[in-house]
Amino acid sequence: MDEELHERVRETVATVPPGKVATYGDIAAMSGAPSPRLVGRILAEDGSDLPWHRILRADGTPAPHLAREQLERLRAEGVLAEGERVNLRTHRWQPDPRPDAEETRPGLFP
DNA sequence: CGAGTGACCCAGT
DNA sequence: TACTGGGCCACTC
Repeated sequence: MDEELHERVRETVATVPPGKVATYGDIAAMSGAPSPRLVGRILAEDGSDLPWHRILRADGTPAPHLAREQLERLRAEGVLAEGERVNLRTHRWQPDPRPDAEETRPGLFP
């Protein structure tokens, strides 16, 4: 049943901790969804009970019609955005953060 | 069964 | 960094 997948996607989204964010692609990969588009569709249909505001596009910008609400909610959790864009390098949630990661290497880390 | 649509993503320019 | 084109999946008409 795809109800299972639907459920798993919701689970994954609910797993993202406050103050952190994830991309649609990440959620898709983690939940096993075939495509990020499906994640967006699921949230659109039934995301009211989930921390949907912690889900952003791959470049750190939220969907246009949600931008205002979303950025406001994130700000309340301590996630500051530069304009319409959130700095994923600092706020992206990684279930398994490796110390070796080159991603957050540069001394730019607050 | 084809065309349009959408809370998307990536590589190229 | 911003724009473009192609690919992607599910749903509707």
